[in-house]
Amino acid sequence: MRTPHHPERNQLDLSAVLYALSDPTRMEVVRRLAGEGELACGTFGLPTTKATLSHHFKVLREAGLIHTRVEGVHRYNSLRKQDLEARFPGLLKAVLKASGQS
Amino acid sequence: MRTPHHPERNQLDLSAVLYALSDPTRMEVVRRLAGEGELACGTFGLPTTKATLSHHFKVLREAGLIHTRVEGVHRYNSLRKQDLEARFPGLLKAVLKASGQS
DNA sequence: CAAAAAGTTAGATAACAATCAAACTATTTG
DNA sequence: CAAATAGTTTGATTGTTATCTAACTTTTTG
Repeated sequence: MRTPHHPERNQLDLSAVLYALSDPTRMEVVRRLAGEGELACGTFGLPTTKATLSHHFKVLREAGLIHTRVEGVHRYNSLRKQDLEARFPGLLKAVLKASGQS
Repeated sequence: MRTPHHPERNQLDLSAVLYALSDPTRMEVVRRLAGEGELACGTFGLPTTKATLSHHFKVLREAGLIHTRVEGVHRYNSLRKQDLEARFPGLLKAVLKASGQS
């Protein structure tokens, strides 16, 4: 299967990024990727079906927060840290820090 | 009229804050308040009706982003900069900076 | 008190989003 | 090739949100 589409760094839209992060499930995905690096979709252990999780990954991908690499039967996801930092300096760090509190 | 309810500093919810900021109209309100200080609802000149704007102010207020002070026939709104900085350090600054780009 | 001004609230509508089950696609392995 | 695995897509459902008009509340002012 082909690699899905990812927006360019300089086309990242702040509203889309903030919207994607405003969902607790998606935030949790981002937190896990921030802490553990590249992860396949199936390894998150979140309380939803595959279909729902696939939807959340799509939202994150289309907002430019994650990159999905296809290898064999897996999709490996990673946070687009550099792109996010270049486009929105300090934002990801502040969000991750904030999400670590109660 | 009585002052509307505002959430406490330590009860601010990150998801609610990010969601509130993910709407371009609301982000514009926040930007104006960040730049110009306290403003009455009617002074924003945004392309919506009073009712819609009132709705957006309510979302911002309930997320804890703004404070609304009632004085006579006006509602003066201000950004809760200190509260936001205390609860989510660096977040508002990064968002405002990011929203200033294209 | 009547009218104006500034917002809010209620009710309606239309668009959007989250979720799931079921069907599907692609890859690996027996 | 058949089965298993990993994830996507489709279609349906349900709930949420943005928006508007119209009616309402509160305060100020003639």
